[in-house]
Amino acid sequence: MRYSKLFGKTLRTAPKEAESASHKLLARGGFIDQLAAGIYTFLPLGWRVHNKIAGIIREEMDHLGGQEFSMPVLAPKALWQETGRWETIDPPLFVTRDRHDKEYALGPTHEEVVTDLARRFVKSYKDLPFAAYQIQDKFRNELRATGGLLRTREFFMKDLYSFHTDEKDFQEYFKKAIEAYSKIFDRLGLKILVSQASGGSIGGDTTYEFQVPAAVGEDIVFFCKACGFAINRQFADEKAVKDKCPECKSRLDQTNAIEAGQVFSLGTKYSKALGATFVDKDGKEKPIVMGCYGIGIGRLMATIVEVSHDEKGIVWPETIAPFDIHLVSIGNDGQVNQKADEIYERLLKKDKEVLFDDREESPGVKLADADLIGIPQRFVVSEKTLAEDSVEVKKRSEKNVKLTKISDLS
RNA sequence: CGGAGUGUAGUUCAUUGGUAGAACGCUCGGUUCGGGACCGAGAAGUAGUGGGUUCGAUUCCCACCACUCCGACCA
Repeated sequence: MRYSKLFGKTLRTAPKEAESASHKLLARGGFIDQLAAGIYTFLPLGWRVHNKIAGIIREEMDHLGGQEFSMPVLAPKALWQETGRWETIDPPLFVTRDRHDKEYALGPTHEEVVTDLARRFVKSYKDLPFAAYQIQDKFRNELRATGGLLRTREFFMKDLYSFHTDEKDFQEYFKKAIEAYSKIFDRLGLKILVSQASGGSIGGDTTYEFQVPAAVGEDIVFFCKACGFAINRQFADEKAVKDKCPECKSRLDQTNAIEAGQVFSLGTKYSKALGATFVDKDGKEKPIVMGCYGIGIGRLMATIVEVSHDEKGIVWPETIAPFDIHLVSIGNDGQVNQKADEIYERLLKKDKEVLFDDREESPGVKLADADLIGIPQRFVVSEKTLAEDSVEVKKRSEKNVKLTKISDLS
């Protein structure tokens, strides 16, 4: 991609409504644009990152045996009334109506819709277990949106739902799901605390949150350095966990954290409410045992920026950076530009994802923008480097630079 | 929803009871080219919306709207 053609330029000053580091940097870098409170456009740069994160999640969900669906955003009121959540879910539903005045919920989560599918498709234990997931736009009528992408009212979420004949089968899957989640965060370069928590209005007795320690985090998590135990403070209060680890009796530390994902044991809450049953081997009709597993992708993107930036800009992990290489030409010399162009084409042929800053801007502007955007590798082409038949290679995460022969570029 | 704050150029802000100005950005010309260069010229505004006070309101008052923060709440 030629930067001169990319929609969404960098901003020298952050919009005044931006408070958190991730909001400021994502807005300044041209990744996102705010339309209304808690409602954002992902500009091309931001959408590339979004899709890379979604790609990693999709791979791990597929490994977990998930099948990808695309369920509707609009769901009829009657379905939501069957579980009672039309009135009770918190935050309340965004509701809209059609021209016949029939009401619909804009889906904040999809237990109702997916369980409805299960009750109509699943007949026998032979149809179980299965897992359905989607990566889809969600709507939550939050009292207040905060921190840019950290809490929005419309956001893409990966939601996975698993369906089992019994609790034992569920538990085995639940463990694997937690491992898959841990792998996702690992691939995103995030250190996480897997914290016990309460189920909120989604429900279930055993839930775990995947908490990323960060100063801007709204949650407070108690954690044990010795054994890895962690628990959300709200839940710790319920369980009367004080300052000692209930597992190993070590002293608990605490940290602010961003909840980047959560997994729930749903039991038969939704299958009973909606009549999603199957006939077991013993010939008896039983409710399906369920779990659900969510990750907000935009929040995850902001979380990564919160924990991976410096005073100059974002430092994207290689796995999700919008491009692999930020190619910068320095100097207005026609030869330099021509050579940079050749290197750009050459890198593209090698299947590299390259952002080529081909603008007629001063070196300072280009280098500052490269730091702000945060692509893992920066290639600088200038008269100096061309004298050595080289480009200057620098990692965004490191200070040192080195010259690499153009013929050796991979 | 309770409390507080802010709405003026694309952005960040200044200013004034007599209908506006800077910086950055943008356009054009020229110089420059390794850390947000410089010179010159230029475009850009219904001062959030509505009402009130006033000879006159962007400025004062009221209402509404929007955004932000704190609180409560929480996927």
